[in-house]
Amino acid sequence: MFSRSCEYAIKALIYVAQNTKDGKRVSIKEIAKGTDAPEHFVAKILQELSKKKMVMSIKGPNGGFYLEEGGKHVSLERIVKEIDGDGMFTNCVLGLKVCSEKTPCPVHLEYKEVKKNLIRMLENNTISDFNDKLDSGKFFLKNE
Amino acid sequence: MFSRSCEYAIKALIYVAQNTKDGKRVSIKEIAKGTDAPEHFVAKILQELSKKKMVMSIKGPNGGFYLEEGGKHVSLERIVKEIDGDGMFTNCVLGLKVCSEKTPCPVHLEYKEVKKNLIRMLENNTISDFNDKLDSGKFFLKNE
DNA sequence: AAATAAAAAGATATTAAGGTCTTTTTTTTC
DNA sequence: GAAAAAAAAGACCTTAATATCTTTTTATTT
Repeated sequence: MFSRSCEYAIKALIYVAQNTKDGKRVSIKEIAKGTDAPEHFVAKILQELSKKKMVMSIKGPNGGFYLEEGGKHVSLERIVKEIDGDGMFTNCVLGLKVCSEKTPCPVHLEYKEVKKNLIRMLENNTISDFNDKLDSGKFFLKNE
Repeated sequence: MFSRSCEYAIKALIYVAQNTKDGKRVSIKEIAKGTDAPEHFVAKILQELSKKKMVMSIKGPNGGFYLEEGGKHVSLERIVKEIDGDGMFTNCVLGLKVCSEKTPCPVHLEYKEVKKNLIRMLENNTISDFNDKLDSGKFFLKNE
């Protein structure tokens, strides 16, 4: 569904949100460990997100990553679009260059509904939502 | 959503279905041209599908590909599973090794619904359905 | 000011997907 | 039986995604 990079991005943002509630910051090393992601790879991804202000970063000792107030309300949709682009939102499911309401491919109508659901899910779920879920103890970010 | 290979596979099967109604056969060359796919690449994919009897093939002059009677009723789901595997059907959307009803990741519940829709679409749409749609003149496989 | 800790940036390596080219096998037709 | 047409098989190439390693920049602490 999403690229590996995108999975890392989502997990990293969730991790940052979870672990900087008290105004602390977390380092790439921590994030990588906490999300089972390769350190330098996730560093690249955080750089990107940081350029787009989806996460804040401070260099130097005691530096690290944290979220701005609004940062927790970033939706899955924004993360996915940032990392994987909007192909999933706009492209024909068969990869056809020409596929629209006027000239639909044979899968178009059926896929439209699925896509609508998918997009709604991506738009309506934010880092903050996931935060709450994890806090409730009923949801997990486990990898083994 | 699907891999390039999978897109080619779906389009190829549709093309074969559309063009062998009168007991004819179509060659890889024709299929590749007709679906804007690279010839040798689509050949590989058809070989795979052929091994799984999802399409029939005959060598030699006047040979080519065609579908068995039941062949038209193959669903998108079978094609996707054959080419891309069942990752889309079974994997956690965040790529977590541990994610289930008992230990759900924070996206699990929301994604479950989307996935249910997606799978239903894949199961309920067959080559034959697409065939009918294309025949109706209201659907297209256009690439420019 | 020096040492240190952290992210940023850049260079390089690895893997998997996508794609091409060549040879082999099978079948048909003449 | 020779020539030709087609798929099958295999070798190889290219590109993009993934991953790692090294250097640089920035900020902090002592």
